[in-house]
Amino acid sequence: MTPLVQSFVGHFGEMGSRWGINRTVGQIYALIFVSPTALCADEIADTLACSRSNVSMGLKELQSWRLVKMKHVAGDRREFFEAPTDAWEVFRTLAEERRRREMEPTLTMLRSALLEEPGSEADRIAQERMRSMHDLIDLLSTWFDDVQRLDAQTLAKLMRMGSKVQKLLELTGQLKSGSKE
Amino acid sequence: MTPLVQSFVGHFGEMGSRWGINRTVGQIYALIFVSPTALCADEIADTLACSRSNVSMGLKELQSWRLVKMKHVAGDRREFFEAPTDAWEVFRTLAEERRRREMEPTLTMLRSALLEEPGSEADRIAQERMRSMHDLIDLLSTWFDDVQRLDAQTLAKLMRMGSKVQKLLELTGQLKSGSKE
DNA sequence: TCGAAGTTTCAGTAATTACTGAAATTTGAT
DNA sequence: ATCAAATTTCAGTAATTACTGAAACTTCGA
Repeated sequence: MTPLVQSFVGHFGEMGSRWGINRTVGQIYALIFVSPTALCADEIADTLACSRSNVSMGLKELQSWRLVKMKHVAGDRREFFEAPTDAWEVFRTLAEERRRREMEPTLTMLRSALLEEPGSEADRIAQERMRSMHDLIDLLSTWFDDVQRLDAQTLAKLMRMGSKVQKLLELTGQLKSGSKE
Repeated sequence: MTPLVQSFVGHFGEMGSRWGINRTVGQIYALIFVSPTALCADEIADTLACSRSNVSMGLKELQSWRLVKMKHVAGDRREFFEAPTDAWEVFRTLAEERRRREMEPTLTMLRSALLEEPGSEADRIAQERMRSMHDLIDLLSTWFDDVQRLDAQTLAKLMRMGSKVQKLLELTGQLKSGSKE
């Protein structure tokens, strides 16, 4: 590893816990991400000085996040791994997986809680707050879904507009005056 | 705790680790969020059957995330805690804190890595990928900043439009034809 | 079908993170 | 200033999570 790659890999290792992955998984991803060629598990274990089995587990997790994909090389029985380099694709994948893992279970729980009959005034208030939480998460979730379908260019354009979008919305409101909003 | 509140608190405890907080912190937040009145630390420790000091630590963390705020009651020396109930406000707070904790350190690292002189072809390729990662995170970061300034209503409107935004953008492109995009 | 190369699983251990209770500190009324 | 109520800190311990190495399994060529 060159010093440049080393600092990148090191950072991903340290940030891992904040991002909900462990040190090794972060390092493996970083290493694959900047590697010019696909890497095999042994190379990774060797470079990161950790056990082969740890790499195996880490790769499985990264695949479950769809952050690395396997690649077969003709005439070589080993499995090689590479990371999508299109940053937009990576972002969309991450957003989608996070939605699935971090939001969907909560939505399910909230939906069932909202079906219960409140047994007290405290329950009624609790349910009211759960409803506002549900509605927001639901909205964000649907929105993610929609945005995911936009191509990178459109998204970038949208983002570069930033808060100017507000003015755009006001404009449209005028054009199709009589909107229910 | 009523069964309704219990299942909500329980869920937040379980999801805690996925969200980067621990069980107790998740439970404390959930409890405060649905409580009709502000709670004091002793009540929380009592309800969750955990130590007073654990609650103290948890509250400190939740305050650092700006998810709960302290409230003083006249003639009572204890501190009471309540959670903002406006879901939009909560979402913005979370997005902002996450940006600060999960994205900013990486941006800093990437910026300094991009200033280095690549020492090899591998370094050059690595740096190229780091640049695309940097540019995306930077874009997202700025965008969050902008969007944060929008009021809840505008944001909700924008989200409800979902992917229709694309058509809106195409339309604007036509209006001010000759755009550099 | 055998064996070698490659991969995964898993039980045990190391490292980290969470929690507790006691002691120290802070706060505010008298 | 003093005291008591409230809160925080922190060292020790419990619980959880990460990692390793050995064994089991899989795959493919001969």
